Amino acid sequence: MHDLKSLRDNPAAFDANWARRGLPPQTPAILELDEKRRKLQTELQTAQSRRNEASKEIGTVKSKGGDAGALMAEVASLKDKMATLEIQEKEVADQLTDVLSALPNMVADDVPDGEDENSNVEVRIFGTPKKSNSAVPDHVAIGEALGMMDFDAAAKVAGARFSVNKGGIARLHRALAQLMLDTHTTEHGYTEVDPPLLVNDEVMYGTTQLPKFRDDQFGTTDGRWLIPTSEVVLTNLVRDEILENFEEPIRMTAMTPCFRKEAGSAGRDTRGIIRQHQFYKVEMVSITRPEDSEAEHQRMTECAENILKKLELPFRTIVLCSGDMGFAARKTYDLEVWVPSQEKFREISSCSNCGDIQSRRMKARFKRPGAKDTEFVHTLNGSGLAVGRALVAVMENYYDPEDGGIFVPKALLPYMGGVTKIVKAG
RNA sequence: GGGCAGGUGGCAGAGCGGUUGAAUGCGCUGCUCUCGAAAAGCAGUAUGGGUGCAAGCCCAUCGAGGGUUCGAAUCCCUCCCUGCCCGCCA
Repeated sequence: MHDLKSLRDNPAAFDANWARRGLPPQTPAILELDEKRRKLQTELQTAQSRRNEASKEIGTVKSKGGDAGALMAEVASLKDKMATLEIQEKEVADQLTDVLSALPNMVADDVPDGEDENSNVEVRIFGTPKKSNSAVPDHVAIGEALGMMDFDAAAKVAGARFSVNKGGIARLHRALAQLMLDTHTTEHGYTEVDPPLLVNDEVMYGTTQLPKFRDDQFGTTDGRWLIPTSEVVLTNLVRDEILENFEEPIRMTAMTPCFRKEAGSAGRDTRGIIRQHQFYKVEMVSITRPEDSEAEHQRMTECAENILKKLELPFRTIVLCSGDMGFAARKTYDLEVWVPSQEKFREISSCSNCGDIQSRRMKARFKRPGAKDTEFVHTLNGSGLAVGRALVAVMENYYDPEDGGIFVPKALLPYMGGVTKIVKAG
């Protein structure tokens, strides 16, 4: 949702910003609806006011035993008028809401312009991608050779875009999640949360999955949704709140499965576990005051980077251009890890500052000491990290061509129960 | 799943058809008193929206959505949620 008041004051700025995402001017239609709505509302409120007044008079007259017939007739005619106005007002208001909730967030000033991923800008790079004389097998080949990844079994029980990991690889996956959670909670100041994985419509609307991205979501037969990321739940924990004494950012992290239909991704990344209907992700969410969100965004991105540094995986950080950013984001940093089999950097984390677009939808506010009015908080979210993709990166970057095994990264040793290398059983 | 009891302001808790956006208490803010503090007294203290230069005025909101009525926090219907008991089950 967008701030109608400031849109009224400066429609040109809104259109100019949306143009950076390639959208045609939106404000003429919005302002027309807005004006129409306010006119109807004022008219309706005038009628309601008179109705309230007349009803009070009727009460007074009746209590004195007088005849309130004329007043009652007046109210009766007002009611007809009000019923019509109410319907019209609701219709226009709904249209306005539909238009506004389908429009993406304002792009931050320092985001580079561009149409697609080709205009994204590398901010920094860590480590050196391993050069190999012979091609490194991909994680599927490695996992299947070890007998620890079984995609046929996954297809049998669930279908395409699912996986079955076993033994050392399953443990490696769990160890990665453990490292991430422990790092965020003990070193980065995040509070661990164990949230519901099924949520209602309002929550999905709050973080902008609804109404626009309904087709990407798995719904349940009783009207709930499987979360596509724990950002949805964590962020909505402050919905409908007015925070008092709110100074320091609220920081939360969670490790949850995520469910996505990948409706628009047919044919992309069909091999392996890069893109599946179900995957685990450690998420970071921060709630801040408006003036703190920029710094928090940098901080959060560094928290995600720290995990890759601990794992000693080569990666780069890029800032997404205006045309490549997600719907809710004002600004987004992606972390891309080196995937040797593809000889490419692939996205493993996305950290976004969503400004107040989610908080407006969620009615998540705070009040400054002594202030009369409430303000909307800012919300940020970032993957810290996608566990499945981290597994791919570890498998391929720590692959030992000598025996087809996988060395365990130093940072994961505490979680592997003495195992230093994953090798084929027996 | 069955039965019972409930959902009111930051909290507790009245109200059960009319002037109640809502008594009272607690909390919080300001003032008075005091050398200061406490106590006491006085005043204020919801959210969203419309309108206006402003002061202000107006509308909506007592879990949500419908309905009855001139008028609903109060009556009726549906749904949601909470507590307790029974049943079932990781």
